Amino acid sequence: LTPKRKPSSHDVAERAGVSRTTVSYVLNGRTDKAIPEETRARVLDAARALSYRSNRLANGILRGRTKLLGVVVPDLLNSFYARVLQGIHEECDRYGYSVLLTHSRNDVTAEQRRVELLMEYRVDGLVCVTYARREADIVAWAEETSRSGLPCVLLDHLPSSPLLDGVASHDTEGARTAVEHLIRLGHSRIAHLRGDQTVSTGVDRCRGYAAALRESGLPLDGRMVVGDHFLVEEGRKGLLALLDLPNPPTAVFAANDDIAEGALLALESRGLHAPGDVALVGYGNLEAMRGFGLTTIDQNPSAMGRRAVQCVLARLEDAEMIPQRILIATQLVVRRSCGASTAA
Amino acid sequence: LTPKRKPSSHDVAERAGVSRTTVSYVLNGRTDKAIPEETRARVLDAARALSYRSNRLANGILRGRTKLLGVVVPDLLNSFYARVLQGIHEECDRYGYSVLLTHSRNDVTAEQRRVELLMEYRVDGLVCVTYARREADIVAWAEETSRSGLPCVLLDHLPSSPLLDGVASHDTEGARTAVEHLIRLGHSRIAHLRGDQTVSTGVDRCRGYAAALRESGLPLDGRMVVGDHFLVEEGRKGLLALLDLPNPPTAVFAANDDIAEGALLALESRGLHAPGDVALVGYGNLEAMRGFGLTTIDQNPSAMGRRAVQCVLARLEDAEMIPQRILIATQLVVRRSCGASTAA
DNA sequence: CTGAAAGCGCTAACAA
DNA sequence: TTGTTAGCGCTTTCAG
Repeated sequence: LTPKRKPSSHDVAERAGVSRTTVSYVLNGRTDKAIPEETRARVLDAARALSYRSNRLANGILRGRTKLLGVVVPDLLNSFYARVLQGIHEECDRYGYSVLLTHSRNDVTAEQRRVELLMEYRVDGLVCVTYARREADIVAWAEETSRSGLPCVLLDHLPSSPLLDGVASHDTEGARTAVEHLIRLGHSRIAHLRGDQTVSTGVDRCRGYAAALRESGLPLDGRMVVGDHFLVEEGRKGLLALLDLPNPPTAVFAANDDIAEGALLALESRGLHAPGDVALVGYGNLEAMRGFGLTTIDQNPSAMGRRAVQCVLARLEDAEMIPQRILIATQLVVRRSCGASTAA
Repeated sequence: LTPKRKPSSHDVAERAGVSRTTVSYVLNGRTDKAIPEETRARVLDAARALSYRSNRLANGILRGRTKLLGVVVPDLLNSFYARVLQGIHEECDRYGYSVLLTHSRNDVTAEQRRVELLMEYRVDGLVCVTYARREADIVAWAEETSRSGLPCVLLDHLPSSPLLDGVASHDTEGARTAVEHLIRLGHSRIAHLRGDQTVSTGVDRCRGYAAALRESGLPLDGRMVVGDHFLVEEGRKGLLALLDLPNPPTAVFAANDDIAEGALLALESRGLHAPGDVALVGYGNLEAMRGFGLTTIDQNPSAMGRRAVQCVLARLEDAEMIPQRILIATQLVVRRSCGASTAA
C-alpha cells in the first residue's frame, strides 16, 4: 500500500490536481498569495492522505536557513552540561529550532572536527560549551570561527578577547556569595581550593573569594589559596596540604564541586568530617553532590543555555551586533557541609 | 576578503580550472575514477583556499542518506538518559553519524511532534528512549512508526509486541541479582517497592524479585510488594506502609533509584537508617544516589545506547531483518545502604 | 489565482 | 581522464 519512496510535493500536487507551486504555497501557509479555500483544502487532504512530510533539507538549501542549531559540549555525563543542554532545547523549541548535538571529549582537535561537521550540515548557528583549556587555544579558535561568519556563542569558560558572544555564570559574584556565607557563619580562616587559572571561571571565582575577604576586613593569606585544576584529585591533595598547615583553615571554598568532592575524600581519609571539622562550600551544584549534602553555588545552567540560544539567534538577525558578554546570576544552595542549620 | 556567500563546488571548480564533476570525484575520494595527481592537488588546494565545506544537505537529498540519527529522550536531566546518549554518540562517531537530539518531556503528543520533525530532516534512523506510559500507547506508536518504514529502535521500556527493534537492560536478571545479594547478606524478609506494572521494566524487575525468592526457597508474601510508580513519593509512602506492617521487612529492593530515594526519605522521617534498620538496594545507579551511598544495579546505559545505534544501522542495511530484542547485562554496585562491607 | 521555468548545491550516467 | 547533461525535492520570480 505505502509506496517505498517518500512522497514528494510533486505527488501531492498530482493527487490534488494542482501544480507544485500551489502545493508549496498552501503547505507553507502563505497568506500573501490568496488561494481559494477549496483548492487549499484539496491540497491539505492530499498531503495528509500521502502522509507527506516537507523536506527540511531541500528547504535548507533553498532558503539558506536550516533551523538547525549546532551544539558542542565537552561531555554528556556532567550534569552541568546536561542542564545547559536542557535550557538550550527549551529555547530552541520556542523558535522551531532543532539541535544537532556533538561532544568534544575535552579535546581540541576533536572539537574542531565536530564543528567542521556541524558546518557541513549548514547549521544556522553554534553554541559551544567550552572546557578548561589554554586561553590561547580559545582565542585562536574564536578568531577562526568568527572569520567563518557563522553565528557562534561560547558558554562557560570565556576568552578575554571579545571576538565572539559569550555566556557565563556571574562567577565573581557567586564566589563572593559563597565566601560571605562562610563569613556569616563565623569563620575567619577561610581557604580557597582554586581551579585553573588559565580560564575565566577559575580566575573569577578566585577574585570573588578575595573580594569577599577584603570587604569583610579579613586578611588574605597566600598559604590559604591552593590548587590549580578543576579536578577531584587536586581537591584531595589541596585539602590535605591545608590540613597540614600550622594553623589550618576552619572553612574552605572549593572552586567547583569536583574539587569539593576531593576535599571530602581528604577529610574522610583523616577521619574528619564536614562541617564538624571543616566547613565546606563548593561551586556548580552537580547532581552527584546532592547526596553528599554539599553546600554549593547553583549556576542556573538552563538559563545559561536559554540565553545562549537567544544570543545566537539575535546575531543571526544582525551579524553586526556588538559582541555580547552575558553573565547569569548564581544562587547559594545551602546543605549540610557548611554547618548552617538547614532549618534556618 | 572572504565572500559573503558560502563557497560552492562550482567556485572550487572554477578556481581549479576543472568541472564540478571532477571536484566531486576528488573531494569524495573516489578511487574508482582515476584522477591524475596533479589535478587532484589543484582541486584540493582550491578547496582549502576557499575553505570550502561540502554541503551535507545536498548530499542527503541526492543520496537519500543524511548520516543523521534522530534521538528522542524523555528528558535530559536524568543521568540514565545522559549515559545512554553518551553511548549513542560514541557509536555514531564510529560510523560518521551525527545526532539530531530531541526530548519528549514525558509527553506522548510532544514526542509524536518531535518524531515528525526528525522525519522532516530525513534522519536515516531513530533511537527512541521510551518513558513509562500505557502499553497501548507504545504499541500504537510502534505500529505507526513501523508503517513509515523508518528504521527505529526503542530503548528502555519495550512494548510486548515485537513490531520494532528494542534494547533494554536485562531487568529480571538484574533484579534477581539485587535480591540475591540481600539474601546472601542474611535477609529473609525482603520487600519490593514496585514500579509501574504497565511497562516492561516494572514487570520484569518484579519478576526477578519473585524469582530470587523462589530460588532461595523463601516465601513470597503479597504484603511485601507495594507501590505502582517509578516515583520518589511512591517510594516514600511505600516504605512507610511497609514499616507499619506487624512484621516489617529487614531489607527492601526498590524498582528504581527514585523509589529508593523516597525510601531513604521515609527512613529519615522516622529517625531510621539504612542499612542499620533496613537494608536497601535500588536500581539504575543514578548519579545523584552515589552520595547517598545507595547500593544499586547499574544498567550499563552507554552499552544500551551503543547497541541501539548498531541495531538501527543494521536495519538500515536490511529492512527485512527480523525484529531484534536486545538485553544488556546489568551489574551490582555495592555501597553502604545494603550493609555489605565495601571492603569485601 | 495558478503554472512554467529557473535554479539552490550537489552527484551520477554517459559521452567525448 | 574530464565535461555535459539530467535531476534530487523544493521555492520563487514572472507570465498568463
